[in-house]
Amino acid sequence: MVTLEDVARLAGVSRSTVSRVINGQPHVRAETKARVLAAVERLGYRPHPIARSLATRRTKVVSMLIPESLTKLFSDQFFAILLQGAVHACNTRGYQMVLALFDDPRRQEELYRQLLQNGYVEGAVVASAAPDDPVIQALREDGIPVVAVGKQPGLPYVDVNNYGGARMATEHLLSLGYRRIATITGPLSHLHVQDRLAGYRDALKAHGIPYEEELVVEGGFTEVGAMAAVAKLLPLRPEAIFVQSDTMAAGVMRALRSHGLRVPEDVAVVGFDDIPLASLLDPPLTTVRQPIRLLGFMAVELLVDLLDGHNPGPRENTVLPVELVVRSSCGITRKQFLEKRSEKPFPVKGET
Amino acid sequence: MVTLEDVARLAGVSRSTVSRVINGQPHVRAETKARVLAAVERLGYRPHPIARSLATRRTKVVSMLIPESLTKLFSDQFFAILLQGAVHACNTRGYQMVLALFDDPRRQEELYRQLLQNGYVEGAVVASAAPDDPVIQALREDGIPVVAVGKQPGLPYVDVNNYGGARMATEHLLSLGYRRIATITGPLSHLHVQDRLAGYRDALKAHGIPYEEELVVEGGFTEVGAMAAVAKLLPLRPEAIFVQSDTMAAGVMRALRSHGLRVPEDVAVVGFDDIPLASLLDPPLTTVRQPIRLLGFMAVELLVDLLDGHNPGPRENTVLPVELVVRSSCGITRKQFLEKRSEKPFPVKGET
DNA sequence: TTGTAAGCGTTATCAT
DNA sequence: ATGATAACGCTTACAA
Repeated sequence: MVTLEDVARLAGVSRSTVSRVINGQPHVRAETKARVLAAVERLGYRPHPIARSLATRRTKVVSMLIPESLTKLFSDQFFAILLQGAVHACNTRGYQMVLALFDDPRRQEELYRQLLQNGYVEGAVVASAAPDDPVIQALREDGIPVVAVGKQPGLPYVDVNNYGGARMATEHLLSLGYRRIATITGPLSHLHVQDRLAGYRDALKAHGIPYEEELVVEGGFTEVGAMAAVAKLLPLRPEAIFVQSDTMAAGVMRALRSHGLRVPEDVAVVGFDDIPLASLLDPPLTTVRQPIRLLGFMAVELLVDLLDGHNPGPRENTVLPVELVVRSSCGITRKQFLEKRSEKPFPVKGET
Repeated sequence: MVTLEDVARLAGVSRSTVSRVINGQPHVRAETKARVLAAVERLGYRPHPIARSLATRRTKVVSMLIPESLTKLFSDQFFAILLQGAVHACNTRGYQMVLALFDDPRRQEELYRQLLQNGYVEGAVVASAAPDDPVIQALREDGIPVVAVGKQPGLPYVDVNNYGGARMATEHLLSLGYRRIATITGPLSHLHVQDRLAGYRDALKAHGIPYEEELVVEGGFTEVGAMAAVAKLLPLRPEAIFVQSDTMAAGVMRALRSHGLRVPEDVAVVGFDDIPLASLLDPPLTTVRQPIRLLGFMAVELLVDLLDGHNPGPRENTVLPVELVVRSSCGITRKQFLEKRSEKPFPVKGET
């Protein structure tokens, strides 16, 4: 391994000087600088990050935390895309991303300490966790720099307009004439689940439709959970279902099919996320598109700003807009939607 | 921050002694050990990994490398599941996993050096790359400890029986009476693509069916690539298509549908992977199941063994078995398959 | 069994 | 503008 020392010797200067040119500090004569650079080049010198870290207490490593409760959802494309955005931001900012899955409930604590206390990791972005998740608690207590994906009280976060998206989805269904609209939610402990539920509820209310508790069922964000939810819902004869994630919507469509029901003729379905899966379903899924990649990207941008001491600004929370993508699972094709919209514009509200 | 020094002082011993008990070395009196442990406990001491790394030249971090050519495929559930297995292995072995996506073609080189030369990363597992991928080249040249997912000449690897799987899939189709069987492949530069193609070809040959070049089309492992492939294939009137990945199979089914063709009545489809998506398609996809999670798990197990100096054994390559999962896109339901099989057992060969 | 001391490769402070 | 020198927190001969 070639060290600062080696370079210094070859360039005929001291270690400190080499360090200065490496770090682009001022106050070094152009000629010396050139000599040092030549030596660096000649020797193929590369700084040793570990040594540097020991001296500076910086590592340029952040982590994406997936709480235990979400680990089983990890094959949902949502996370892959989120990760892609996050890693992309790391790439542009010169950081490395360690992926932490708390997959063993018994080792939560241990894995947490290993990673974050005294670890390589300078800060973390934690993916859509419930506020009472132990990881969130620990993070908040330890005061570790962290930004959440999804609203998180007491933490800086980036989120999407869940309320508006759910409301748009539901109002779209209403505009198509459906009246008996059920919804399948994620775990209610999650704030974004509550927001989406509120959007659904308010849309109904705005149209003078009573809110029926039996029409909202928890699907746990999984395909099988959603299938079970459908089983509960079916006796209630819903005309349409607003499902809080595309993965669950896929489960819903499968369950409906197995009950001999057609989508959208017998039951219309609208999802949430717009992951690639959505357009592959049959019929293609109408859904609320979130900018997932951007969510991941902005989360680490924000985190890195925090770590690098930029952006000490007050407003650290971002809410990204969502958009309704009309395909055919709702009973109207995209083209029809556009036509309908132009002749008799339907107010798609939602606080963007 | 509480350091070794602090603990030493409190316990009334030297730094070295504390270090010894921390690292569980022998030759330390039980009584001293207890005293040190007490001090550690009292002070809440935790070793500083960076400092330790500088001294030992070990970091306990490995990386999962996704070559640039695959980054756009990253939302394929295959990778999420692979990652899950890999991270799980890291968790059990006390390693951290940094996820590296070479998403910017122009910065390939730079990102590579940043990560691997002098970096935190001790070793890497590289996901199904083509042998001529620059990353593979660099890795091999630099002699960095690495294990590949998917056969990789000159590198230790873990792989699945691609040949056998493809052969099983094709023979299954043959056994159902299809004769004109097309195939949609991934990029032919990938070894596992070639293996799967060979399995397809040999199955045909074994049944005396001539191999027609026009019936094999490259789909690039993407949904849209596969849709384009279908467009090319359709004029040739295939009765069935063996598709080299489930994601592509989803694209195939979508394309078929848009051409007014039914699956399996008009064209039968078999996929490869058995990601969760497969069972969500309509009709549910018959496919070749690979143990994806295990693949990821074993890859890092192998890597960590390498790094920790265990397992200096000779045979470092593992080939995992695959299995045909019969659903209904092939034109036969699971139940029918089992019945058929018991009355007139069809030899599902493939070198396991 | 325990302690002393020399690294590991940088950065940072303070002279000069 | 440059150079000594002391950290950074730990491991590891080597000595005692």
